[in-house]
Amino acid sequence: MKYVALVDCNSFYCSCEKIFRPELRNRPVIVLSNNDGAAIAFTKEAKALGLGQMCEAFFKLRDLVKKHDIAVFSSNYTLYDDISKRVMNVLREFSPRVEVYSVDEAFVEIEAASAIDLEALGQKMRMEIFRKVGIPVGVGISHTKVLAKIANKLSKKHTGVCVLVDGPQIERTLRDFPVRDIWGIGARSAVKLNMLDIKTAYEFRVFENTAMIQKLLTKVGREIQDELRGINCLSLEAPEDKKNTGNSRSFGHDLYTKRELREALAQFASNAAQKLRNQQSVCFSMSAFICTNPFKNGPQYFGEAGVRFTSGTSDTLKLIAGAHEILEEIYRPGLGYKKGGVLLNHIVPKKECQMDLFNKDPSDNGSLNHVVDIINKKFGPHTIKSAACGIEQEWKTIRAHISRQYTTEWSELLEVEL
DNA sequence: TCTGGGGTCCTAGGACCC
DNA sequence: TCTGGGGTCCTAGGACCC
Repeated sequence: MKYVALVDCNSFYCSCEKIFRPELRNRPVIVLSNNDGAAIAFTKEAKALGLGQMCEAFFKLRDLVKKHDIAVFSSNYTLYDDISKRVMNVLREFSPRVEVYSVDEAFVEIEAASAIDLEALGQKMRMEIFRKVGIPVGVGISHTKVLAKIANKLSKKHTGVCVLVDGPQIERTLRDFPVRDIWGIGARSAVKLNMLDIKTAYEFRVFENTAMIQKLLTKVGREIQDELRGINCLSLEAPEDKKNTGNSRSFGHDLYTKRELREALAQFASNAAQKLRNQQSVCFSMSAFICTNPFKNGPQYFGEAGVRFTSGTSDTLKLIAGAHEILEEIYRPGLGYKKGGVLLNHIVPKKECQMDLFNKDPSDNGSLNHVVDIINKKFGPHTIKSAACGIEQEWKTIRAHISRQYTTEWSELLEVEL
């Protein structure tokens, strides 16, 4: 029999930090968003203090942090990405069919003869990941992705593994499972279902009027209902190239001048261009935005516009020029800007890219970008970049509590004294 | 002082084609 | 008297995810 497991890392960002700081065991730990603005990850010790219900503004937590000696980290995505890859590699030892769903979770297709085997397999996954990478995970196993998600949630309350297969056990579990907690059912859909008097996963599963579900929740909702019934609608997916990509950030402080915004947007465009080249794609249009701080009183502004390219491009310089062109259009003087970003759209693989009829050899700085990529790969990101991005970058994100690049930077390896 | 960033999918409706 | 039918493509907006 084929089953699907959902493996999910516990408090992933916090767990990554704890690998290299064993003294933090049993201490509350939180990780902050970009700009140290809000807390976004919490260990169970931090949750026990009442944290973690949602994103929480860090400045509101300062007293609590002091009082309970909470360890605080700025987010270190380079580290988390690397640890994530290691976890996924361990999972691939269990099955060739692994779908990396996000940085901290993956679906794994597995085969087993009985539920007892499944339980043992789940435990083995947990042990191996902890032994090889040092990250604690929960494993939920069932017939479909949606059921595996539910099993995974329950696993955290049990032994770290929850197997949910046919029989009265599924029914009992679904009766206690709120419809809002089902994967794919958000706040809006939950309200609609509640109006039909559907409050639990079980009630959703046995609700007979599927046409009504289709109408209210579209195809998405109908497939979730089928998955609850054990019918596979959502198969494991192979990784695909991004159809949209971008880069945006909150600034360390409000920006007023066009000069600073030009720098920031140039950097965002560079980062996005890099992502595009990493997947060997080009884009045919881009957009950019700048906005004021919605949490502040005073006039609010959200400016956004786009440009198109006659031929596909992944050229950093061309994209920077595009971002600057957009900025001219959307910039309004006198405002304090808190955030900005660049988005790339109409992305296609480079080799499928339609040539420009009137420009047979589009100058895309192909070899220049290639060389820049090689240098930055070898000597570290931002070793070489367009001067348009600025040198000091005073607008940059605040990261006051950043940990080291323990696993990706030679100069930041952990030192061990013997 | 101070509130994240990066994605996906679906649908309705408009524009356009022959 | 009286003005088609069938289709594609694109976009904006909504909803959801981690």
